[in-house]
Amino acid sequence: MENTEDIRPKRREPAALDAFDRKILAALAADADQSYAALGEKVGLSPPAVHERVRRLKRSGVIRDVVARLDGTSVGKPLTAFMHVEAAGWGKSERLMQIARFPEVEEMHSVAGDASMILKVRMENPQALEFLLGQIHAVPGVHGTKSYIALSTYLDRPVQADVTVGWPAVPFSSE
Amino acid sequence: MENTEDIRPKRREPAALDAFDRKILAALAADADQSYAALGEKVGLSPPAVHERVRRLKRSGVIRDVVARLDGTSVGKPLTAFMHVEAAGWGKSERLMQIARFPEVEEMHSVAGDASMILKVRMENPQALEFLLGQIHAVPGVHGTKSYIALSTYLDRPVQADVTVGWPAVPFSSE
DNA sequence: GGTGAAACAGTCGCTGA
DNA sequence: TCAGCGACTGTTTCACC
Repeated sequence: MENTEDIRPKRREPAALDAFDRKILAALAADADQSYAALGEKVGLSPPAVHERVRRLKRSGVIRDVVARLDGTSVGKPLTAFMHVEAAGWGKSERLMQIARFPEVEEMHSVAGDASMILKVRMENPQALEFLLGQIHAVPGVHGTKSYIALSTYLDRPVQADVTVGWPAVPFSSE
Repeated sequence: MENTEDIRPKRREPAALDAFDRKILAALAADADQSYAALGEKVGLSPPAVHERVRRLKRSGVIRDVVARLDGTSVGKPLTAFMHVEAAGWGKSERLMQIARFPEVEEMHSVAGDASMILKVRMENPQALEFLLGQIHAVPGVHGTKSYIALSTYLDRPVQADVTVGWPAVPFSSE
């Protein structure tokens, strides 16, 4: 059965989710500004039942957080770019991690492929990009960078909770 | 809460935001599960005043939406990747846009640089990636792809609303 | 933009399946 | 054990200063 000592807010195992959970997750990922009554109607559950499930999903870490997504241009950051960073040996150095402190940096992933790290950045203008590149090149071990400036964004949505029936197809052996 | 129906959901001008607006945006981008009373205390405004501003910010499109961010692993998608697509001429074809219909595809940007399009995808396993690659290569005009599989994600946060004074003045202060 | 009050939704304990 | 019901509590939201 389930382990009930989930005091720690983060749990990164694939959770056991039934069809109700997946419907709730899909609805909240699309719009978190919904009342439990509205959610309940959509998924076929009473408001308190939905509330209890959402509470569980948050506590177990399936729902990481609920956030307002802002329009980059409106907040003065019309320029989005992906930056590939090539570093010696392996990418994760404490020094490189300091780059994450810039509010312009939204994502930072170590990757397999001919780059050590991929960053997603959003900023005001090319000058800000130039400055950030300077900061990154100043990190010991960094060989080079490649920047890809976004011209148009055709899709930008959060993680989708698929509500297909047979899911999850294969790999979970949990309970 | 209520989801205000947007008559024109997209408006992409830089909005005129004062210090209160920026504080509210920063707070909501970090955690949208706050009462207007709590927000008001943080920014120094009464609950109704905050409510009115949030309403305005949503209606004007500064706040695109409010969503629950899900943990990829928990919903059965532990594999994140960035895909660069090289296409003939220019990347945006109706056929390529169909790729966005897969729930695995979360972002899709046309870019400047030696790629036509960058996709952020999240999926169950390498087989799903292989399938998606097949779909993309089947699109007329696509020359090739390069995939970068994320090994670790060190940072993943929404657009930040900078609350520095005099914003947006000089890009950065030194570190 | 602040204040107070009405309307509403979120929350808790209980009952029944 | 878990979903539904109903009462209480807190938040949202409106009219007015």
